Amino acid sequence: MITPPALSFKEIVKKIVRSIPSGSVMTYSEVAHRTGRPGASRAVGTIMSRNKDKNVPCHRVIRSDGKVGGYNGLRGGKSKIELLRKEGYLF
DNA sequence: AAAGTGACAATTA
DNA sequence: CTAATTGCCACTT
Repeated sequence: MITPPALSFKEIVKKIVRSIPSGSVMTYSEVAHRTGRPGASRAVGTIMSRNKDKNVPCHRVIRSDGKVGGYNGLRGGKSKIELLRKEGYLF
């Protein structure tokens, strides 16, 4: 049997965020719980900020306060709010 | 390896 | 209601 690839925290986070369907959002805290590190909500944000994988719709990850949080695509792009609204998520 | 960083969260004022 | 503070965790350098 093959050895299970020990996915790092960030690898799991990317996997989770990638699985977020369009029109839905997940909070950083929720993602952290899913990764097995509840309370690591901050670490999730840190990873996203340094994440270069476009396969991960990081704009679908918002704060538990209901706010969108930050986004690296602000540069010449639009805010997460615009993207989420396009996907059908109303605040 | 150690210190610094930050796209968060909860509490207090 | 908003602003400021503290605690937390993993990543980057």
